[in-house]
Amino acid sequence: MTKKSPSPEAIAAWARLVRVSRQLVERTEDALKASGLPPLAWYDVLHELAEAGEGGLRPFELIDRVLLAQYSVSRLLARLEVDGLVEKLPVSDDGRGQTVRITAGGREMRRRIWAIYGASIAELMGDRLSAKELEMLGALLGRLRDPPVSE
Amino acid sequence: MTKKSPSPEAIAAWARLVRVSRQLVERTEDALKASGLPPLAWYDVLHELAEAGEGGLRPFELIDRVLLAQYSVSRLLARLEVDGLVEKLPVSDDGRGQTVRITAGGREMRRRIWAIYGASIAELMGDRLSAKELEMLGALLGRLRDPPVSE
DNA sequence: TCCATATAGATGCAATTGCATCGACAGGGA
DNA sequence: TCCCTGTCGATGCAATTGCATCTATATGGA
Repeated sequence: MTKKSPSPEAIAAWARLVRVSRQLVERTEDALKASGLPPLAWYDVLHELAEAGEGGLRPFELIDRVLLAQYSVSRLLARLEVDGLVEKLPVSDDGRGQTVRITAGGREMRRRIWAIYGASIAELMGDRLSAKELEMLGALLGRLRDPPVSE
Repeated sequence: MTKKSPSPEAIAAWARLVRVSRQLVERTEDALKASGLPPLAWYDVLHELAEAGEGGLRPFELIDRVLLAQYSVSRLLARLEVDGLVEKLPVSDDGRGQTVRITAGGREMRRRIWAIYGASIAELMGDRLSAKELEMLGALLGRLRDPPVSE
């Protein structure tokens, strides 16, 4: 079996993609740290839980949404619980599981993180590309999703 | 001071950027692991050293090129040296420093990693976007680089 | 019912990472 | 020459991550 070779354009785009994304995330994490706020992963989870509403989410549902390993989610939730940002409720029809729900404190924390996170996105993306360009970028990136989707 | 709010387009593009890049890197790392090869960071360093040629590079030069923390580079180089992939040479005009040079074994390892890495790029990017689209993507991402460049 | 297998989530332990700091040398000014 | 400050690279230690596995419960078939 012969291995495929990437085109120069593919290599260049890949390099930019990986590099730029790392830079942007790092700058945002630094901004959060500088404000004494927790990392982006906390926001992601709080965001999903806020979207989910009162019903909350099962940890395994969170896993596919936030793209983290099972043990990462398990430990992250434990930390969030210690800080009172989420609460774990036993679930009636499955003795193994639990439902995780965001608390008022969690919503407040989410807002505080977003103040920094949102500003970072605005500065790093919104200020540099027009709405049209951002849409184009989003569309191109969408084609790279895994697994491929038909849209 | 009022914090800026990102546009919906900026948020969507950001989310895709971060998510897609993580997925692609993860899939590539998995492919390397499955072949018993070291992580991408090893490739990056070997690549830079190969480009640098016989003269090698100082560790601090490597740092800006590969976008890693100083201590990460220090430890990564130590591992590469143990595996015989690079060699450290004292540098005459600066008693603090050293020059790092890739070895024959290092070049060979670089080739082996590229066989997987390149195939992964071809599959994940080349197969999904045309050359024109890849150029477009690269150009848009270039505008997000930090610090902003004039091109 | 009983057992085999599968799934949910937690966790012990080793490896890695991040932070802070260190030791060594460089460079410049008094 | 002697400090003082800055840079290079390494490293001790604590925190985090990854891997493997564990416990507990669920589910389906004999």
